[in-house]
Amino acid sequence: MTEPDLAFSTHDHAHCSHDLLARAEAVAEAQGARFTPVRRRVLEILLEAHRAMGAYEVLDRLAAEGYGKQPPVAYRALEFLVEQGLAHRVRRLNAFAACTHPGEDHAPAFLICRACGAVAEAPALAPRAALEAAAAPLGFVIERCTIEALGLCPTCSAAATEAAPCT
Amino acid sequence: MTEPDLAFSTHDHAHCSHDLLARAEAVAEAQGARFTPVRRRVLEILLEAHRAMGAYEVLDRLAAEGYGKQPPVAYRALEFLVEQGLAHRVRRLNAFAACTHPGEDHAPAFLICRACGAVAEAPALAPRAALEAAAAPLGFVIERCTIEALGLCPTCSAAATEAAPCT
DNA sequence: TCATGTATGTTATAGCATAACAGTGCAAGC
DNA sequence: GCTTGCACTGTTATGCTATAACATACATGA
Repeated sequence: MTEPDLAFSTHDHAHCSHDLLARAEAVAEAQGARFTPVRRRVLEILLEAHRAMGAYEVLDRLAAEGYGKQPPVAYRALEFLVEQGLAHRVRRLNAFAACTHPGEDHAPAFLICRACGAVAEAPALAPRAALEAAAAPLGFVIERCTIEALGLCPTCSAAATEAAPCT
Repeated sequence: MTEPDLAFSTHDHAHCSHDLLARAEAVAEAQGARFTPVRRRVLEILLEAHRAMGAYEVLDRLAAEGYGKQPPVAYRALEFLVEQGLAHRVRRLNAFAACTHPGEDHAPAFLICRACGAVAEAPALAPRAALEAAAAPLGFVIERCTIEALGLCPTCSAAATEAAPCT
């Protein structure tokens, strides 16, 4: 993750979706995982939405397209994608988002805009290292970590300043 | 937060509870907040448990003691405590824990043992600074953040090594 | 072909959280 | 004193999130 994340910028979304989907297939196949229709469709849904979605929201779309109507159908596909590093769980939102950097830094930090709900991935190597440095003296061995920030994205931040320039 | 957290060490728990409760009252009063019986009792419950508790678990205890039996009773008291920095929400566990360092670093990181469920607070200033450094180039303004690590506490880590010394 | 394992699908239920409204009690101002 | 306002507690009701347990389908390889 060497470039600024795209989620807070305009970009050719159709292209990025297609590209990410192709990379996802490659990643899954490389790991011997079966990229079945439901799983693929769930990733597509997340990519199309280009935002964090609740499991039930994903499920509604699946159901509308003839897939299973029950929660486990969505949860299992989402769990698979998360395990493969193709999607992430955003705990603060109880939601899931397609990974925008598959194959790279697989434990990113999330920046969540409280105004518009946009979620961007940010590089988390440095915060994670700092956290490990803080945990080591306590004898704690870190296996996974969740780093999420709530705040304002550039757009909403600008809008807020505009609306109340004197505060 | 200048000393190692106590949660992974043995200590005089009755004393630490009493001490923390007294400090909590001071903190609440200093902020003009009303430290009512329910709120106080919820904090006591969290302190006595000395671990993360679900809202319903807290509620059960409240109900057993003659307080309200409905979820909002617990959620409101917990929300109050979190706002005052007297307790924290551990998102990974959908649970709440008494703050062990009231008045100090109010956005700590949490170290969650996946084996025994213990939760400790760790200093988060450094990870937070690193996260802000990562967010700044994206134009994102951080307001609050969640930093949680899952892993093994010293005790469980040692136990795991003992049980399978060759892996 | 048949056994095995993986994936999908269903039913049912558990667990987490909040909206909306009612009653209570305290405190400030008349 | 009274009443007006406000914060707190409590209730009913509901919605959202998540998983356990079991049934079915389907591919792969012995």
